[in-house]
Amino acid sequence: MSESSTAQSTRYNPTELENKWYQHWMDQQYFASKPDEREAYSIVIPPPNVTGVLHMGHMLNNTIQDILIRKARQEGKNACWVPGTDHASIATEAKVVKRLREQGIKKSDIGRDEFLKHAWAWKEEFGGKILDQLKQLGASCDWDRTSFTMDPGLSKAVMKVFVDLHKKGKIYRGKRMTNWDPEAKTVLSNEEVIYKEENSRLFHVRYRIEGTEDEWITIATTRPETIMGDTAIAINPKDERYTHLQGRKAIVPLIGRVIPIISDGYVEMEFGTGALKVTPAHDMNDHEIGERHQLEIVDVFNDDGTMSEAAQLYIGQDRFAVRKLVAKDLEKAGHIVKIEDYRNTVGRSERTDAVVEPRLTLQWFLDMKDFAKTALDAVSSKEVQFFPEHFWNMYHNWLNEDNIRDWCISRQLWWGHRIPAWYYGEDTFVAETAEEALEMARQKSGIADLPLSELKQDEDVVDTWFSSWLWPISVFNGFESPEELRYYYPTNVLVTAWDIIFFWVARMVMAGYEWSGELLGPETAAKKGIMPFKAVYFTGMVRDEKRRKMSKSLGNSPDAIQLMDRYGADGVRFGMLSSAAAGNDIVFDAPIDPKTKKVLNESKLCEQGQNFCNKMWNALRLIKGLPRKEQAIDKETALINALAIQWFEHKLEQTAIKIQEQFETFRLSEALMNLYTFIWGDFCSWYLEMIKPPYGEAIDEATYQRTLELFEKLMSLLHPFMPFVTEEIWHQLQDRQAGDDCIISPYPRGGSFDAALITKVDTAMEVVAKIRDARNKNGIKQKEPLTLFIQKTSSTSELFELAGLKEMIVKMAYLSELTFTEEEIDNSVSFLAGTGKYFLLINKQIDVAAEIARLEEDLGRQQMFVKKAEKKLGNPRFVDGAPPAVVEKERKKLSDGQARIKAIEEELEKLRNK
RNA sequence: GGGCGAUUAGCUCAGUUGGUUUAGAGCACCUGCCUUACAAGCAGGGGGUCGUUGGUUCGAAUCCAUCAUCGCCCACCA
Repeated sequence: MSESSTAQSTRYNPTELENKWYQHWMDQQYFASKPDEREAYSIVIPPPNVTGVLHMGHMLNNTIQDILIRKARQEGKNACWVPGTDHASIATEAKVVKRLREQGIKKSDIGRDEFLKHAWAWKEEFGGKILDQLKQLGASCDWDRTSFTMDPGLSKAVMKVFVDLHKKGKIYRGKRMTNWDPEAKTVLSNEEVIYKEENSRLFHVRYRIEGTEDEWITIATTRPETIMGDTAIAINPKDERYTHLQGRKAIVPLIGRVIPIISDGYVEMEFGTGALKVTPAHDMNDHEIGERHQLEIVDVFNDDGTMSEAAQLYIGQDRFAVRKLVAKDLEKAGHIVKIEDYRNTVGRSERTDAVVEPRLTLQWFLDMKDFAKTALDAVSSKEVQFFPEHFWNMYHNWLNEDNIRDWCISRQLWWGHRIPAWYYGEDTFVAETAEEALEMARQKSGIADLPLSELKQDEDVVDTWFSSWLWPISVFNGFESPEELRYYYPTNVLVTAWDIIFFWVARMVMAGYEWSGELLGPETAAKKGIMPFKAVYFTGMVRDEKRRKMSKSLGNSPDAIQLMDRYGADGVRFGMLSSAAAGNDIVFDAPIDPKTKKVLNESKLCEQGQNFCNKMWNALRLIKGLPRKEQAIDKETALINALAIQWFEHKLEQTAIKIQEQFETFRLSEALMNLYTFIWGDFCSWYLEMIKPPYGEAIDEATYQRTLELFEKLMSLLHPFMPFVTEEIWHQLQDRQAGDDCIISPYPRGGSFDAALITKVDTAMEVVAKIRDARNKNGIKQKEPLTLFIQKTSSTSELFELAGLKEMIVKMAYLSELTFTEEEIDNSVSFLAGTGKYFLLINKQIDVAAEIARLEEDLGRQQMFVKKAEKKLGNPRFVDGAPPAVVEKERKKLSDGQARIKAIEEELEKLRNK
């Protein structure tokens, strides 16, 4: 395919290749899944907003899902990742309204049907964008299954579920104090309101006592514009300052309404003046007080936050303008006692940022009591497992019966699933279709030919999450024909950010239990349903350097597409993942080093990923560029190559096992780091250097072939993390038959390995490193041939019995000679590796004083080490109490340490005697 | 107010039920190298008494308590 490019560029160039391979995978239909006899591995995507763009949170999230699904695919499972988008009622409607407004069109002028046409047009125009961006990231979703929460099938499921719950008596309609967004003109759920401290002012306003000329009661309020809605003043019954006013009446300034002075334990005596104005229409707590005392409710606002007729004054003006006006007018009339600066918490709409107005409205609710219990049980019984586990605490805290509140499921919007309730006269008919509702109405009313036009459907739509909570069932068309559901459900894992644990995760668990039982058939029904996923992996939130959540509104998110264009999808995937331990928030931006003032910008991590691609690319160039011949060149080379291959094979098995363990516990970033150091360090820096022939010479065919196979295995292991570069290298390594692709290559599981062999080579590597260090410290060129003596002991003898080890050290450390010695070597640099002692002969006088200092420092370290071990072993409770293996290790540590001390002391003595 | 989490190298973070980790990685820093795969590289190196003070234990970065600082979630005093 790209054979010609192999040897050319020293740089890996992702852009072209990524497109090419994605297209290839699509052509081969690797992402498509149909139920078959294989084990299923399914994931449903957390559907992003249909009109959204890819941000860093999505990148992280979907990279993780892709890693999991790709690995499952390589393991031969029937991997199915269902993509899709969410209609996101409020967010999308807000965008459409804005666009229409820019065109001079008001939503209310064009009406529901016309508005929805615009909304659908908008969805068609921008809806697929985020999915295309996911493709650029390499997401291996089964695109044929792409779902949208307002697809006919998914919409039908929403209707079905609504009717079902209504029949079960869990859905009810009632007047409630709700959070009203005056900008979007809709009710918000508690979760959609964001409270923040803001600067405001606390007005102390005095109300005259009825029937007096100069007796007053002073209240404190931050919202003087609501005084027209006051219907009482409340005081604490224990407050002696006001005992004399109990049962009397006060007069509301400006409008002159006479209101009772009541006593209620809710009032805090210490706060403000200890007297509270009660506005039942505009405050949650005041409303409760109002109910206790049967107070009148005066709603002084319109639905857009302007003053209503009931306010009597300032009608039609905005609440915040009125706040200032009222303050001025009260001042003029002598009612202001004082005004204090004050900080209080203000609730704002998550979507529109408008200050939320508590308001009494008629809404649909879902009774959460039973649902909450089910959702709690599912997690406490470990049927659904959380990673990391501590999110259980947060989940529990929200769902326990003291905190759980009924779910307000209606929204005053048009974009979404319209509530399937029809009104006729005093009656309400909840049905999946208008026809059914009409039939119900005809029966109830006895009017056989009642026309549909007489019925009025509820104007509202359901909360977006009311469709999302069905997602793991509805994307498999589970409510209509559950065949696929039986195969793919429960999904294996849900990967999501923890901030929607309540909105979405908990509710999906609830829905799973509520409906999967009957849908999956008798076996499951007996268990009253099962969870929608076996595990939930919570990713951290991606934050900027100020630890703020990355969001479009703040504009603090790097452009994901730009990043991919710059570093390649593989580079970005690497960057995202390498600092993303499960559940911990990750800071992904531009921290500044206080010392150097240099910007360690966000690209650092991605750059590292890009460099990694480059490294592997060059390893490929090296191998493919080597001249080859049939037979081994000489005996030494043959020994080295054999050892290198043997060592690396064992190391590969060991690594594969570790990776497997890390996958099982979702330690993906650690797995990636392991592969990174394994490939860069062990493979490139050691293995390839060991087998690399001197310049101009050839490598033997057997070693060459074996190296290709090892490289191939590495690509299989790394593929889930960095799919593009691994696929490209896979194809450059060998000529491939059609269908022989890295994406479906078996995932190396790892098997038994020889730990002793690995340790021996590790020691040899330590020897090499020490020699290099000695060269550095003594200013000797890296390639100047030197002689190394090894002190002959039982341990060094055993070490060097390993065939090829000696030759390998000679090659890697550029030695001219390596021999055993029985005695100390004069004028040499000595060092320890493992428990062995080595003397490097350098062709210049050594600095005796410096050498002594170095050895003394080392001696001190070793003595500390030995002392610790001695203390432990001297303690009978340790020897008896600790596991034998631990004690044995401690003994080994001690004897090794003692051997080292002995060696150092000998050396020191020799030097001192000079 | 209720709950959760964090505090480990200059920076960003790992450290998996307490013992093979004399505490690791990347970046940054220092030294030497344009060595014929890669200078976006190679070979080395320095740097941390794991926030405080106690406790449990034969043994603590790891468990418990306390304090300090920071972050987040939920609820909220007008």
